[in-house]
Amino acid sequence: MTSNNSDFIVAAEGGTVTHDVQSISPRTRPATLRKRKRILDAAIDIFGNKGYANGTLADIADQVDLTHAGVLHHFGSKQNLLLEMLTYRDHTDVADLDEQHIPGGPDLFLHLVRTALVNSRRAGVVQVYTVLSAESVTDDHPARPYFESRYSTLRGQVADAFQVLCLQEGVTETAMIGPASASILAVMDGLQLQWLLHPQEIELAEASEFAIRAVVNAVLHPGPELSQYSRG
Amino acid sequence: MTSNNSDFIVAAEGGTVTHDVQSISPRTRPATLRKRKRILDAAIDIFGNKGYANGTLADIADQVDLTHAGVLHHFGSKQNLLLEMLTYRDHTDVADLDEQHIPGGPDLFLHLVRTALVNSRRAGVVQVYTVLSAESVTDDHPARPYFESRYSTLRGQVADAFQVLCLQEGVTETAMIGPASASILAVMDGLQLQWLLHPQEIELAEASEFAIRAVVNAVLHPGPELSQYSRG
DNA sequence: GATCACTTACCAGCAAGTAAGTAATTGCGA
DNA sequence: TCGCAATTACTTACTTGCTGGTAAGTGATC
Repeated sequence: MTSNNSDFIVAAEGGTVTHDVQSISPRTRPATLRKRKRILDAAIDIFGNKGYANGTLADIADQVDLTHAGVLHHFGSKQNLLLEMLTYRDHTDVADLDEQHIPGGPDLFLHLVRTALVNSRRAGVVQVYTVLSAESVTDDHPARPYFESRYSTLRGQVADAFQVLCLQEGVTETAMIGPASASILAVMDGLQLQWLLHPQEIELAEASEFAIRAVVNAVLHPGPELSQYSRG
Repeated sequence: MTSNNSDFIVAAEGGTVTHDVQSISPRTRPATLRKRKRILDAAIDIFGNKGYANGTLADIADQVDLTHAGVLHHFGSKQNLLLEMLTYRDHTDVADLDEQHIPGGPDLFLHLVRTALVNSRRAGVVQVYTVLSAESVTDDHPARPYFESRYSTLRGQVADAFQVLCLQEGVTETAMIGPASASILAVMDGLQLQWLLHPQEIELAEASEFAIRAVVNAVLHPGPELSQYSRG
């Protein structure tokens, strides 16, 4: 039989993958786990550099000295590999930032600035998110549920931080927290794209810090409307 | 001979396309021009909904009742069709906003807000830019030169508007104009992505206006640093 | 009569996935 | 501790389906 361990295929129909690479099927050899991580790293590289649609299993297999059938043995299908790769990336993200927990409250904004700084040293990770998040809006893209829930979660976390901040600063006007939360994630993403296109023109960390600060301050004190600058 | 009018293939090796659809080859019939526009519209739809790598000539041909060879007759190659489509989109953009010229000075910021509003009524255009700009950072993507020069130009225009604004408002500290210009384009792009993923959660026009205003005001009056909010 | 706007037919290449086989490793019962 | 059956980690070989591009032909239009 084409053994294809169906154990680790948990995200069958747009569902969410909840396990991590370690906990796959009861008794898997450590060498196998290591190989799977190498495949996932190769997948990050290939999907980042070529996109999901254009990157091939053979590309990934080459990087880890396997045939494309060898990759399929471990992950069952290309789509499943993509999904596993995304959660793998999420789980190792915390390690990269050597923090145990993402802070809540106003510290979250500083955390996001620090993330931008870390990201400016790992273009590969930035590229895979940039390419796949945009690709995910295309017809029936397998990564769409992932990015939908990712943005929902992140916006919620930022909005919570804003609530705490407003309370702390005695600001009662909280109507713009929603747009502001989306905007903060948006600048970060948009700057990453421009940085990938023009690495020497864009200062990712500096620009991110400036923009986040601008949005945070705007929530606390709106300032003049844009139309004020047009006549007078 | 496979007539394949090589006249209109001007962007051979990463160069820039400078003509528009009208001026293609001396004597082309009006019906032909109309058909070509239909093909370009179909290309926007397909490349927007499936990406460049994943969208096929047959997909596009179907929409205009041709075979894929018929499309190739008009545009020579898939890559050339993409490039023609991008410049076609640029040229018709002005018409969509029923303006003759993009304003300079502080009015540019209002123009950008109005653009966001117009964009919230044309998801197709938004999607094709979102998908292709991100895809363009992948290996040897044919649209990369287009997006590189697009962002350079736009950043320059926004920076110019900031210079005028600073002069007008008597602000001499212009160091953040660079990051701010990139940030404004970045929020717009980033919000579009989130809006495509969650059309009913994101208010594209409102959020864009808020964010642009935040960044513009931050250039004029920086406000407190983020770290101020973390300890009291 | 030449050019144009196509079509049909074809090709070569590539991609994901399947089937079947093989060598190594493992757990396990005696 | 040995031996063996089961499992694992692959490979090779193949199929199926699709893709962009080319060649050659055909009827309509200029």
